[in-house]
Amino acid sequence: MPRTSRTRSESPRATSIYDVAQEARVSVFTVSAVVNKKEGVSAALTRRVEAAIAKLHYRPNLLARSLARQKTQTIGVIVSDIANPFFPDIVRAIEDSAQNAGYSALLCNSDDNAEKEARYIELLLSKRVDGIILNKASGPLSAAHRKLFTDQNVPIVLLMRSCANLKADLVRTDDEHGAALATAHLARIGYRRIGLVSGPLDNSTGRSRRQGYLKTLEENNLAVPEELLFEGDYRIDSGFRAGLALLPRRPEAVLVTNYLMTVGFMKAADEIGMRCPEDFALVSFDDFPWVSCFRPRLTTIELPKYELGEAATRTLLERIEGNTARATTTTLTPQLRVRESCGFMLRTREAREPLLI
Amino acid sequence: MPRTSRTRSESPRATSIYDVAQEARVSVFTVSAVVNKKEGVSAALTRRVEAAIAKLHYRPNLLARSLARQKTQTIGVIVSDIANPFFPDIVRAIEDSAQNAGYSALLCNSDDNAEKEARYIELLLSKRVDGIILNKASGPLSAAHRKLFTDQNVPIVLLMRSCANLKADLVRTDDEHGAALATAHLARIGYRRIGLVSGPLDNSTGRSRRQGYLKTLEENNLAVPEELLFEGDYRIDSGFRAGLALLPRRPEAVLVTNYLMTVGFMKAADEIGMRCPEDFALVSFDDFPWVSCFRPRLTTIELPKYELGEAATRTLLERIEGNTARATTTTLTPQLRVRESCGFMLRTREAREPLLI
DNA sequence: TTGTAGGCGTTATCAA
DNA sequence: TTGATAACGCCTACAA
Repeated sequence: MPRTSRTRSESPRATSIYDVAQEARVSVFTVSAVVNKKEGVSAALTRRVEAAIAKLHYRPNLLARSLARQKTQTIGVIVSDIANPFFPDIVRAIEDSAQNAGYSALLCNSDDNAEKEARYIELLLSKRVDGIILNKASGPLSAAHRKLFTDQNVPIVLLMRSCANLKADLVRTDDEHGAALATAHLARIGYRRIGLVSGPLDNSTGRSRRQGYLKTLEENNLAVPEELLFEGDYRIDSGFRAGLALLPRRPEAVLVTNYLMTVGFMKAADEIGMRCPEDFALVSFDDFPWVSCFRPRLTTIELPKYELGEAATRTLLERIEGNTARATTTTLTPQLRVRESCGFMLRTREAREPLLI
Repeated sequence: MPRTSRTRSESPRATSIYDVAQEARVSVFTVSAVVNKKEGVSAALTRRVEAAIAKLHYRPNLLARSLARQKTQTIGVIVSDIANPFFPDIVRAIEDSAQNAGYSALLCNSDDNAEKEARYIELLLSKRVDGIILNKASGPLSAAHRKLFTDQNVPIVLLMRSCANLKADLVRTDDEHGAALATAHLARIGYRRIGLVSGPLDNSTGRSRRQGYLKTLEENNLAVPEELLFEGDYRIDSGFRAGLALLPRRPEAVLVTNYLMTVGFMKAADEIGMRCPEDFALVSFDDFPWVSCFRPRLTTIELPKYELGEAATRTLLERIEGNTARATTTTLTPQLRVRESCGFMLRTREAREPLLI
C-alpha cells in the first residue's frame, strides 16, 4: 500500500498509525483496535502495540479520525460578546460540560450582528462541528441557513434568545418573571414613577423583560410613564445615554435590564450629580460577586449563568447523541437580590421617622 | 476511482467536491482551483463550476482540507479561567485577531492546574492546532511536552507568565513596574505600613509584582512589614482570607494584585467593619469600566488586556507563517489610575486642615 | 488549461 | 483474532 516517498513536506511527518503498525509488526487495524480499546485483540499483540506506541510517542491525529468517523467532538459557541460579563460564566460552564463529555468548544463573537453571525455559522458548519450553541443575534435566521442545519443534520440550541423561524431547543431564563419581580419590588417600596431601560426590542429577551415590567405596572395600577422608557442595546454607552435622557425627568425608580447598561447609567448619574438610592432607586439585571462590595450595593435580578451554560450543553449533547424528540424549552428561574440601590433601607427608615417625631 | 456505493452512512452525504465536478462536467482539480481562486481556469469552466456550486450549495469540508494541507487554521487558547474578569477582554482580542487572519480559536480553561493544562496541550496537539497561546499554570513544563512542541513544530506563545524551561515568545505586562507604580503612589501619599496581597509566588507574574513592591519600599526607606504580606491565588476567597488576616493588623495601605482578590478583600473589610479609604487605603490591579461607578472608586493599575490579546495573536500568527527568529518578549506598560480607594483625596484634605486651624 | 491519481491519517468492512 | 483495503473529502504533483 501507498505511504511511499514523502513528496510534499520536508519536515518529518508526525508518527502515524502506519509507523506504529510497522514497529509492532501488526496491521493498522490492530493498532486502531488497541488505541480505541476494542475487545478481542490478543494480549500479546496488545502488548506489542502498546510498546510501539510508547516508543514512538504516537498520538492519533484527531483530524483524520474526525474525517473518518464523520464526527469532530467539537461544538461551536456563538455569543454576542465574551467581553460582556454576562457571558464568561456561561462559556465557562459550556467548556466544562463539553470537556467532561469529550468535546471541545470553538468560541465566536457575533457582536449581535446578523452578518457576522451568518459567517460564523457557515464557518462552523464547514468545520463540521457536531452542534452549535447560539446566542442568536437580533433578527430571523435566513432560510438558507435553516436549510443548512437540517441538511447537515447539525443540532443547534438557542441560548437566551428564541428565534421566530427556527424551532430548536431553547435554554433561557424566565425574563418576564425576572422583570416582574424587580418591578413589583419597586412598586411595593412605594415608587410610582418607575422607568425602564430595556434591551433591543427586536429580540425575545428584550421584549420579555419589557413585558414583565409593563404587566407589573398594570397589576399595580401604575400608569406607563412613556417618557421614562428607553431602548438600549445592552452596552455601556446605551446605558449612559439612557441615564442622560431619563434622569432629568426625575424617575423615582428605574429598572435597568443588564449590568453594562447599569454601569453606563450610573456614570450618567455621576455626571448629572444625582445619587442612588437617595435621588433615584435602581434595580439591575444580573448579579456578580463584586456588586455587594461597592456602593451603592446593587439590588439585582440574579441570572443563573453557570447553570444556563450547563443546561445548554447538556441539551445539545443529547441531540448530538441522537435524541430526536421535539424541541424543548428549558427555563431557569431568576431571583431577586435585595440590596441598597433600590432604596429599600432608605424608604423604610424614612417611613419610620415620622413615627419618631 | 472509488466513491462507490455508500456503504457506511445511510444519511445522505453532504455534497462534496466530486458532486460539484460531476454536475459541472469537469474534474475535481478544476473545482478545487475555482474554490481556491487559483489563476488559470478558463472563464467558461469557472462559470460552470460556480453555477454547480451554487446549485448544490457546496461548501468545502474544512476538515478534509486541513488533513490534506496539514494546517487547520485553528489556534488553541489555554487560560486559567475565562470567568476571571481579567481574561474575557484578552480572549475577545485573540478571537478578533485570529478571525481577521482566517483562524478560529479553541478555548480551554486550565484552572491554573498543571495536570489539566497538560491534558489540554495534548488534546490541542492531537487536534493539530497550528499554534497555542498559553497562560501557563504554575510550575515547569514537562520534558515530554516540550519535546512534543518542537517535534510537531507547533509554535506557542506564553501569555503573562513566563516558563522557566521553555524559551518561547512571551507577551506580558510590566508587572514589576506596575506594582512599583502602585507602591510609590501609596508611599508618596504618606503611608508607611503598606501591606501586600500577592498572587502565587511560584509563577513569574506573582513574583514580579511582589518584587516591584519590595523594591519600591526599599527605595522609600520603608521597612518590609512581614506581618502584612499575604500570598493569594488570584481568586476571591484568597482575597477574603487576606483581608481577615491583614486588616486586624492595621495596615495603613495595602496593594492587592488583582481584581478578584480585591473583591474578597473588600468583603472582609465589610465583615470586620473597616472602611476604605477611611480606615485603610487600597490600590488594586486591573481596571474595568465599572470601577469608577461604585464607591469606593478603586485606584488601580490598569493592564491593557485587549492589546495583550492582540499582541499574543499577532506574535503567534507570525510564527505560524514561518518566522523563525529567536523568541521575543513583548512587554506592555501598565498605568496608574488614581481614584479614591488610595485615600489620595482624603489625605490631601487632611493635610490641608492643619493649615486652616 | 485540465485531468488523473496518490496522499493526508484515520475508521470500518469484509475476508481470511 | 487479524489483515488488507476502501472509504472520509480535499489538495496537488505530474501527465496529457
